[in-house]
This record gives sequence, structure tokens and C-alpha cells, in this order.
Amino acid sequence: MTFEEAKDKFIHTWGTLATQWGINRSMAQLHALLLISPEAMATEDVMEQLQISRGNASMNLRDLMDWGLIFKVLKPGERREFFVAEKDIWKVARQVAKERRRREITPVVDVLNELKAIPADTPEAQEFQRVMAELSNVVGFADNTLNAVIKAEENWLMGQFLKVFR
Amino acid sequence: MTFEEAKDKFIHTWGTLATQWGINRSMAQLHALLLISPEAMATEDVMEQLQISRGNASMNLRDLMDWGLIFKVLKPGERREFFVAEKDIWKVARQVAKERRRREITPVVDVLNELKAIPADTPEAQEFQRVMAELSNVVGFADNTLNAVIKAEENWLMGQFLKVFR
DNA sequence: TAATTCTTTCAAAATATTTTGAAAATTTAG
DNA sequence: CTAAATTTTCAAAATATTTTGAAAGAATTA
Repeated sequence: MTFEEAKDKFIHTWGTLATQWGINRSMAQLHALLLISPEAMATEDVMEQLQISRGNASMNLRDLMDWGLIFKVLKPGERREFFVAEKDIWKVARQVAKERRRREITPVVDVLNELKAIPADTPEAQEFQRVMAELSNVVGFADNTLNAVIKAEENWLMGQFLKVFR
Repeated sequence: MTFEEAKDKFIHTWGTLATQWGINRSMAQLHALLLISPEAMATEDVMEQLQISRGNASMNLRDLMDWGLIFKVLKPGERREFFVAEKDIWKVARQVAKERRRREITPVVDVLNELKAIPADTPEAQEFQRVMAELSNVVGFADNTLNAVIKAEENWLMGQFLKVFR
């Protein structure tokens, strides 16, 4: 496999994968492209490489910035804006974990807490309460796991954890 | 909030949430409904409660069975098929982790291994290799974490892990 | 076996999401 | 300030996904 083929395959794979995760293809492909690019890229560049429209590029580049996965950089003497990806993949993982926690876990926790509080006066309501309580535990676990990733500035403990389950 | 309201809110919330995860609303709502139902339900029942078509119910019930999240049960003297959800939520989490691992992680690992092998003869190719290698690590971590959930028949070690990061 | 009940399938319709592209807005240079 | 370059916005178009419903298929009963 040549380098160009590998590059295409990576970008394509990343894009396909992302859709399973509720992230759109363009955004994932933009991220993949910038991730493996040693140079900052201008909007025109990414438009051409991925064959997407200006509007699409603009919107998704902004979303990637909101996620903290890419940054604008200015080149001296250049008027256009360039973009680089965060290259430390652990930082990327941390960033994604943080965002998903904020967007997905926190709201669920709030709803579950609200729902746990209803009176358990029928068998149905009791079952409901039981499920809500158990779900809280599971969600709590997910939350802790994400936090572990987020907080793991040092890899030591993570390493230990991994060893145990290897 | 009355029990009926709570029930609706739960089913609705679960459905909304699921779409962010690439699971369709009907499937999530069916799961939510069966999860909190103390009784096995027939197709007609879920169709009526969720206001969905027979075809939709049939397909998504099957998908839920494929995921190992619900089961068919036969009631004596009844000709129709009834459905119950797996009620042990940790088992549910385990099952979901297992499926996601199979469907999402394994294919990525394969592609990354393939891509790691290309020759690093240019700066671009070197950067590419570096990213592939780091991604392998992150994916490996995700894989291990999922495995930890899957294998944790006992909660002890999990508890230890959580304590450390609390 | 035939009739009845229930389940599955799948093409078409409905819905939701993503992408485009041109106009508007913004920024920079002269 | 004006003009040119660049970026953003957003309604419409394209695409993808989900849902429907009726027909076909299976299973059960008489």
C-alpha cells in the first residue's frame, strides 16, 4: 500500500466510523486530514483534498474548534486562516471524553435524579424506581471512567489498571 | 410528577439520547419501555404504547434481540410472542460494551495495524506513522476499558479503580 | 388440509441530516 | 473610505435514515 492509499484509507475509515458515533462524515474527515498533516492547512486546501464545499468546510472547522480538536493559526504575510489539529492523541481523547461527558452524561444524570424521586406506590412504579436507581449506578460508572481518562495527566495509574485486565 | 409522566419522560429521554449514539429512536424507546415493564409485552402492546407501526416494532425488537438486550418469552395458552428485557442493568451495560467492541473497536484495530505498516520515507509519511501508532494506543485503551466492563463479574476491582479516581 | 392468527419483509413514503452555493458579513490592504 | 479577499450564514437541494403498511410467510389450530 502506498502512502497516498494509506492516507485515503485512514480518512475514509475515520469518516465511516464517526457516523456510527453520531458525528458527521465531513467533520471526521476534516479531523483525520488535519491530524496527519504535518503542515497547517487553509480552507481551500481541505476543500480540495476532501472535495467538499466551502460552507461545509467552514461549519465543520468551527465545530472542531468548539470541540477543542483543532486550532486556527496565522501565518505571517498570509491573510487567510490556517488550521492545525491537536497532535497529542491522548489530549484528543481527553478532550473528546470531556465533551461527551458534558453533552451526554450530565443531562442523563439530571433526568435520572428527577425520575428517581417519584412515589413507589404500585408494582410498576417500584420496578421503575429500581431501574432508575440501577441506571444511576451504571451512568455513574461511565462518568467515573470518563473522568479517569480526563484526569489522567500521568499515565501510571492507567498503566496499572490496564495491566490488571490484560 | 406522576408515574405516567415519569415513564413518558424516561422513554422519551432514552430515545433522544440514543440518536446521539447512532441508535434509532424506536429501538431505544422499545428498550426503555420493556426495561421498566414488570410484565412481558406483546408486539401489539408496544405498538400501541409507543405509537409505532407493526413493521417498525418487529424489526427493532429483532435488533434488540441481536444485541442480547431483550428476549422472547412464551406464555402458556398464548399464541403470540411476548418480550422481556434483561433487567440486570450491569448485564445490559456489559452486553452493550461487548457489542460495541465487536462492531466498532475490532475493525479499527485491524485498519490501524494495516496502516501502521507503510514505509516512512517522507516527513508526511513519518507523521502519519506517528499518528497511527498513537491512535493504536488510545484504541487499545478503549478496548481494555470495555473489556474491563465485560469481564467484571465481580465488582471489587472496578470499585477499587473508581475509588482511586473519585 | 384450510382457515386463522401472528410475524416478517421490503418497497415506498416520511423524516432527519448533511451538503451545497450564493449572498451577506467581516476583515484587511491600499 | 473603498475595494478586494476571505469567512460565515442559511435556505434549498441532495442524501441518508427511519418508518410505514400491505403483502408474503410461518406457525398453530380445528
